[in-house]
Amino acid sequence: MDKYYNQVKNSSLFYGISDEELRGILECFRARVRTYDSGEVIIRRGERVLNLYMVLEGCVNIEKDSFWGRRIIVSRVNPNENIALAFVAAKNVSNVDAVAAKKTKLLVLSYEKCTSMCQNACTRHRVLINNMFEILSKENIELIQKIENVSQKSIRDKLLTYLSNEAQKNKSNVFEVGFNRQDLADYLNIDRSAMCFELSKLQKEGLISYQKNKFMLNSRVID
Amino acid sequence: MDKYYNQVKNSSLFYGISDEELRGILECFRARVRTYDSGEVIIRRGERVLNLYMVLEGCVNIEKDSFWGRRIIVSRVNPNENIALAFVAAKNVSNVDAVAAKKTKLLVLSYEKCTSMCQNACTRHRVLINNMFEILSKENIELIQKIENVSQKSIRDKLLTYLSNEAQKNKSNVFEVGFNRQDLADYLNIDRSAMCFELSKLQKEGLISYQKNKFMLNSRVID
DNA sequence: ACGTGTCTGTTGTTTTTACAACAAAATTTT
DNA sequence: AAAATTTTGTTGTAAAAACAACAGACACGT
Repeated sequence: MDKYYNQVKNSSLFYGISDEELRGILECFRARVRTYDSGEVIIRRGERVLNLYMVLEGCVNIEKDSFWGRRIIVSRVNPNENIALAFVAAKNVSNVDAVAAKKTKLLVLSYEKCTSMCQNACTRHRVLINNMFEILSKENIELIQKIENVSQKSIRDKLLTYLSNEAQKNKSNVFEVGFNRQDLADYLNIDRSAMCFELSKLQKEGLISYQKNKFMLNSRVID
Repeated sequence: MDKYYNQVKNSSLFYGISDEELRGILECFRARVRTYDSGEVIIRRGERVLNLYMVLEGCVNIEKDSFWGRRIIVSRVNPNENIALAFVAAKNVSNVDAVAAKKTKLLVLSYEKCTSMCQNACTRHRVLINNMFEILSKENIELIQKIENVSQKSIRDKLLTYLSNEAQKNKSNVFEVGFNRQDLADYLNIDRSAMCFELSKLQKEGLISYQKNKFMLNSRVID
């Protein structure tokens, strides 16, 4: 636990909270670290979400299985980010599954238990709300971004939009993609083999180059 | 303005706020009503969003134009709902255009001006934050829902998923769709004519029936 | 009621995508 | 290091969607 203290302290969720406050919060919310194996389900669709989760190591896919068995990856949650905050905030049943994409460590806080005891009014609670507010609004904007990605009409346009956005996030035209090919295809809602084909076409045309998960965008894509 | 007072008072944004508080807020935030013609742009991509907006009458499309000129409708904002709250909350530049889908009246509040004057600390401001927090988390969940809609693999599945969700929202298998055909197609990211074709196929097969914008889902769809 | 413009539905053709099957490369296990 | 498993890339074919072009229905203003 102490191993992750600084990481936790510097995360968006606990931004601007003093050491003493933070220690109080971690105790009040019964903070603990839990490890999940790759593929293990953290939150299942239909469940109430009672905990706040923050990724310490590894990463988590937010998924939906369509009625016909096809998997949709709604989003990918990386270290220092939170899982299913919206469902906690809205006191809502989860609409999605959260699944560890590899071996993953999470910080878990018993949000509901603590906030119901102090009738939603203690100062610790209020500080968190402010930060959650910020995070939610940013998540909102990210979801809109993702909608733009998957709304492109062709595989080519989806890839170029996605890759441009990643380059922008990384502030560099060379960057690593966190997804493997199948997961990326499920994220962009396209067929994996068709995606691979289009990727190598883009490479042959000189628009991009890549080795494994390391991608490079050539200038004409970025302009 | 007074004409809309009750509507405003009962909206999510002002939920649980007393009459005296509300009158204070409306004054402090320089509330005013503004009318937009169909097609008029309310917020333009790239602009800072400085106001809170609530739809009083009409409705608003949240749109993106793809680089290649194709229009994407990210979401539709109906009466009593708010526009681009996430961008206000995140103090961010807008990522989208907001466009009146028909003649529309909006309540406009100068959010930035008021909150900067009172250094983000007055009580009126804090009450609003709490409500905005609730609204943002629900919007988040809605966006995830929308991602599920557009992530279906076929036009048929997109339509069935969308229509089932609408039926659920309306708590009835008979309901009106707010979109016209072109807008619905832009919302689901499909070609309008192909969508019309699939709709009439679904009707011939007896899964749905419709006249103009009034739809009915037959029981086998809902099961 | 009439013309004008917009919206909706239909059809045929072209383009794109999904799917299946497999080869090559990389990673993990033994 | 060899074997086994997983991941990635390639190709051909079948299915689906986009596109274009048009006809009919509807809405609006005069």
